[in-house]
Amino acid sequence: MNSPHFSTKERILGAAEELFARNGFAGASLRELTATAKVNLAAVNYHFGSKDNLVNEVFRRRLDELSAHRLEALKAVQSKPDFTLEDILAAFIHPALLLTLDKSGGATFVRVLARAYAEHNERLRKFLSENYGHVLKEFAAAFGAQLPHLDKEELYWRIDIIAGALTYAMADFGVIKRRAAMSEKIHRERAAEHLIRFAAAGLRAE
Amino acid sequence: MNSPHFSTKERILGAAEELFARNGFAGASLRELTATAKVNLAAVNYHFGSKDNLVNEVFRRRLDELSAHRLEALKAVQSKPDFTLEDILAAFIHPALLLTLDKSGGATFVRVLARAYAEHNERLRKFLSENYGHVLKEFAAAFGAQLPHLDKEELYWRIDIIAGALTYAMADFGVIKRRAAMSEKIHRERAAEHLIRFAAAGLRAE
DNA sequence: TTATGATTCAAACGGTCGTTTGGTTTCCCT
DNA sequence: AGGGAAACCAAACGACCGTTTGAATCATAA
Repeated sequence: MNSPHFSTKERILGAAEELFARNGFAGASLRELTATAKVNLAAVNYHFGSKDNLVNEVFRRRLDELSAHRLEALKAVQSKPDFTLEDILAAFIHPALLLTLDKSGGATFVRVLARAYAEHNERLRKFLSENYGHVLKEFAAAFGAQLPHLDKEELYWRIDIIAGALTYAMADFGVIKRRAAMSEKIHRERAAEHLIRFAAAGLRAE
Repeated sequence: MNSPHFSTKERILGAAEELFARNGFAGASLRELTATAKVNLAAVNYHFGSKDNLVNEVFRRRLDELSAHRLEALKAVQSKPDFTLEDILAAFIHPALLLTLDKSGGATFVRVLARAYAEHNERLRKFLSENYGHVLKEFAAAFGAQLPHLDKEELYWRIDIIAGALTYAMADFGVIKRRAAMSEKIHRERAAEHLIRFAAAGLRAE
């Protein structure tokens, strides 16, 4: 991650992802971060302006791609003659699953995402809402068309819960460590399947 | 919460619960905390020794009762002639549901619990494991008896995921705010029902 | 009333934080 | 080769952190 053939900005982003996942945003100091990335302390402020903005860029690097994949998958689903609620959910969940299986830090980033959910950071939430809120909106519209009995507010709330549960489930938050690295992919896929069934039932409720 | 008829220790614990839920453990400073509790800055170190120990006591105040309720419920289930996996899950989940419906800060505390999961704090995990690990062990034994095909490690891992999902689901982590306070109880009960079904399927898998 | 221990208080301590500065080095283009 | 922008660096700044101190205040029992 900190190999010399990566640029300073890339090394900082990589180290930030690791340390934010491990220690949280407030808990990761720029001194430890820059030491991990093998760059000068001032490099973060030079290249990113501030620590807050570095946090933003850590998200942008991954979420641009994730959002695009989700919207593509949704479009593909909607082009089919008949599609189910489960199909829409899969369009939302599978790209996240793919991200966790990414070789270079995808799983780490999902843990950072889970942090963001837990931290309730107003500034960060605003950034995510402004930059990726439209994805949530598209999916809300798709879900809403399948679930006419739900009003808009109720629908948004449930989608939000699902996004949170997904993030948490993918983030490996827990006390016990898993044993064989081999079956990790299968575990995650199973989790995604369960999640889709669970979320579909939750959305259809009432 | 900070009314003068509460003792200094109780006012500190109340303010700590609120601020830990809102800002995290590292994010809540003793200066803001003691100002909220309307006590002197030094009062935390005088009454609790350190900030770390204050964190412990915030958990102890709620978890002693929650753990007792869970073990009682488990015992009641096991005394029945025939009981299902869902019954055991209900013994684990319903006491947590009751806690969130508690009038004086129960819902706030569950958000603190969710923080603990997200923060991966080693010191705190050790404290929780040492003081409340036996509850998890009891439930693991009960689940294990129903699921002989799972080895111990796999079983612990799944229980851990369930505990995390429960905490997260109960903690109202999400972007969208819920509308009417009236239906909050019903929402939580629904969530608990879904969670039980979801977790039962997850445990039985493979 | 007075002595004693518990509690509260303002103030300060040492340390770490994010950020800024100003000088040095590196890189690239003419 | 030379000049100017970009990148890097050590050092320091002010702010805030958890904790400690020692004196002031309160409560209580002799």
